[in-house]
Amino acid sequence: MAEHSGTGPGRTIPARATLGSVAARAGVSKQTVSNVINSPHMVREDTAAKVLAAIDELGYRPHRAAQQLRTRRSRVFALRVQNRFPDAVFDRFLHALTGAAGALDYRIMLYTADDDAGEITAYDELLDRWDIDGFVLTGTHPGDTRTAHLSRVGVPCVTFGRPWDDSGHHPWVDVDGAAGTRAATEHLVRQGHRRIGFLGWPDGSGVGGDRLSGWANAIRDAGLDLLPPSRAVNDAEQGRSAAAELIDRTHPTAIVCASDVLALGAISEITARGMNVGADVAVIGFDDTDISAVAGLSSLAQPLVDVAAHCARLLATLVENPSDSRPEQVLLEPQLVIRSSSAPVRR
Amino acid sequence: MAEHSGTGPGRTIPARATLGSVAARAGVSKQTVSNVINSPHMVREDTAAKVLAAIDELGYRPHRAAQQLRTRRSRVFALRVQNRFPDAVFDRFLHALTGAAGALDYRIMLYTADDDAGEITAYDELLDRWDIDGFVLTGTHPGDTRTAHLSRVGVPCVTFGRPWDDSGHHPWVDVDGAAGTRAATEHLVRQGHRRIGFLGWPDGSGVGGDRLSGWANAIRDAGLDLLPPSRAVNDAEQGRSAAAELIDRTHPTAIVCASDVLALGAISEITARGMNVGADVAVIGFDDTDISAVAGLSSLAQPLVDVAAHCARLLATLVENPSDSRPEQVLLEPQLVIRSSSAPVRR
DNA sequence: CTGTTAGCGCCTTCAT
DNA sequence: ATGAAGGCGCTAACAG
Repeated sequence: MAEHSGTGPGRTIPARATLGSVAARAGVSKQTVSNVINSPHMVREDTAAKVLAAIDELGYRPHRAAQQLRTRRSRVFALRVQNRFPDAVFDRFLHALTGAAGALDYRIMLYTADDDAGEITAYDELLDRWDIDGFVLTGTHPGDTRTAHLSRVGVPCVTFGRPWDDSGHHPWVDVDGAAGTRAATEHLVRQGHRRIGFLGWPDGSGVGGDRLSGWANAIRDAGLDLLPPSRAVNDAEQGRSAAAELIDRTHPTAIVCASDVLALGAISEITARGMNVGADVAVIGFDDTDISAVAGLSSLAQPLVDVAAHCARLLATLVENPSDSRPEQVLLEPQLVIRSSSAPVRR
Repeated sequence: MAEHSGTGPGRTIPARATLGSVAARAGVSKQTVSNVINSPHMVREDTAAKVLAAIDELGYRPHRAAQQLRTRRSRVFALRVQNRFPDAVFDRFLHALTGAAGALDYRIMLYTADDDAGEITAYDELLDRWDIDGFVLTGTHPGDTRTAHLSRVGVPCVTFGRPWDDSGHHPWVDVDGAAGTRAATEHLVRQGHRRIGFLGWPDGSGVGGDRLSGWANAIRDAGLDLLPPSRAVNDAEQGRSAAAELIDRTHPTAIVCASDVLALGAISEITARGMNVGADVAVIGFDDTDISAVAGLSSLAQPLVDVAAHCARLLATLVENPSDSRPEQVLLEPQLVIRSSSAPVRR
C-alpha cells in the first residue's frame, strides 16, 4: 500500500497525480491544467503542450469524486436490472449499452426495484446521493408513470421502448415490431404460403399489439385471409396449447409468433402431430434468442447494438445540452434471420 | 429547478440537506452529526435523538462524492459484462448481485473488456478515477492472470468460479458442477438406467472437467460401465452430432449433458431417430435455462441468488476488514429440476 | 491567456 | 462527549 515517488531502488510507483502535481511539473497553475482539459480552446498551444506532456509523464487522470463534488455531474447513467427482461435480450443490450456509454465516457450503474413505485423511490436516492446524470428505462408499458416523474424532477432519461400512452415528451429508442412481423409475413408469402396465422400475447402489452399489427397489415396488403390470431402468455406450454387451437381452427401453413418462446411451443405441437416444421407448417419467432439458434427457428433479430448506441447518445446529449430542441425518437428495424423453420410451402 | 425552503404557498421543496444544515437544525456541530452517523457509540443518547430527528425532517442523506473524496472509498463494486456469459445465466446473477450488494449499501458499476489484458487495463482507470472498492470476477479459467494482478495492487476481489490453477488466495464462490452431474446420474440410476453416457465440452475449460468428473465418479460408485463420453463445443448442432456419435457408439439409455444447449442437441438427435426423449433415452441438461423449461428438459439449477449473496458478502468483508484471516471459499450445490426428459427407463 | 481565491460536503485531527 | 480547523481534488468566478 505504501507509495513512494522518490528515486529509491526498484520501480518507482508514482504517488497519485493530481491537478496540483501536474501544474507544478509543467510550471503553471492548477487552473491552467484544468483549462487544458476542459477548455482547450482558451489556452496557448505551447502551454498546452507543456501541460499535456506533464499529464502524460505523470499518468494523470482527473478524480471523478472531486469533479463530481464540484460540478454535480457524475458521468453515470443508471439502469434497472430485472430478473426477467421481456424477450430475454437483456444481457446483450446491457453489454452494448455499457460499451456505448463508455465510448462517451459514461458508466452504467445498476439498481433494482420491485415495481414502478419502488423504482421511483430509487430515483430519489440515486439522484440525491450519487448525482446520477440520467436514466435508461426499459420495459415501458401502458400506464407507465416513470418518465413523467423524471421529467417533473427535471432529470434526463431515455427509454428503450416507446411510450404506449402519450405520457410526455422524452427521447426514446425502439425496435419496430410491426416492421418485423411484416417482414416475416411477406417472406412467408413469397415462399408461397396463403394461410398465415399469428400466435401472440394477450392484449394490453403494447409490444404485443405492435407485433400483431405488422402481421395483420401485411396479410391485408397481400389480399389474404386474416385468420383470427391465437393468444397465450409467454410460456412454451401455453404457447403450445394456443398453437394447437390455432391449427385446429384455421389450418395455417405458416405461423408468425410474437416471441421465440411461443414459437417453440408451436414447434412442439407441430412435431407432436407428426408434422414437419418448415415443410408442413412454417414457424417464425421473434428476438433471435438462443432458443431460435438451437431450434433452427427463423426469427427476428433486434439491432441491440444500435439501440444501445442511440440510447447512450440521446442521454448524453440531454445531459450536456439541457435545453435542447425536441426529443429525438428512433425506431429501428429488426432483421429477419432465416432458418429451417420457414421453408417454402410444400407443393 | 428552482428550490426554496421558505414557508411560501404550495409544497415546500427542501433544498439539499447537508451535514451543516442538519447540524444547524439540531443545534449541534457538523462533527456531531457525522458522529451520529458513523460512530453512534460515542454520542450521548439525547443528542443522538435530536440529530436523528433533524436528519429525518430534512431528509438528509450523505453525499457519496464528498464521502468518497475524503475516505477514498466509493461503495461501488465493478463487474465486467461480457456479451456471452458461459451458461447464459448472467442476467439472473446480475439481478441477484445488484440486490445483494444493495442490501449491504454497495452499488454495481459495469465495464467491458475484450480480453483479460483489456480487463487489467480497465482496472487501472476504474481504481484511479472511480475509487472502485472491489471487483466481482466471472469466467475464471486456467491461466487466469486477473486475480494475481488485483492481489498485487492490493485490491479486494471475489470470483464467481474457482481458480482452476492455484493462482493465489482470494475468496471465491462457485457451484459444484460435479455434485450436480452426480445428482443427475444417481437420479437416473434410481430410475433404472444402466447405460448412462455423458455429452460434454472439449477439454480444458475447468467447468467442463468438473461436470464430467461428477458423472464419472457416480458411474463408478454405482458399479456401472463407464461409457466413453462424447464432446462438442457449446452449440446445439455440434451437440447433436456428438450425441449421434455417442448413441451409435455406446447405446445409452440416458445422457447427462454439460449444458442445456448440448442437451437440446441430444434431444434433436433422439427425436430425429424416431425415439422418444425420456422413454427411450433420458436426457439431463445443466443450468436450468429458458431452454430447459421450454423443452421439458430436466436440468440442474444454479443457486444464483445464494452465489450473489456470498459474493457481495465476501467482497464487503474484504473491503471493510482489509487484513482479515484467510479468504473464505464457498461451494454451493445446484439443484436437480426434474422434467419429462428423465422418465424411468422403459421396461 | 493565466493565476488567485474560494468552496463543493464530508471526515480526520486535535482541542476543549 | 462535543466543537473548531483543515483539507481531500477539482472548477467557477474573478483578477491581472
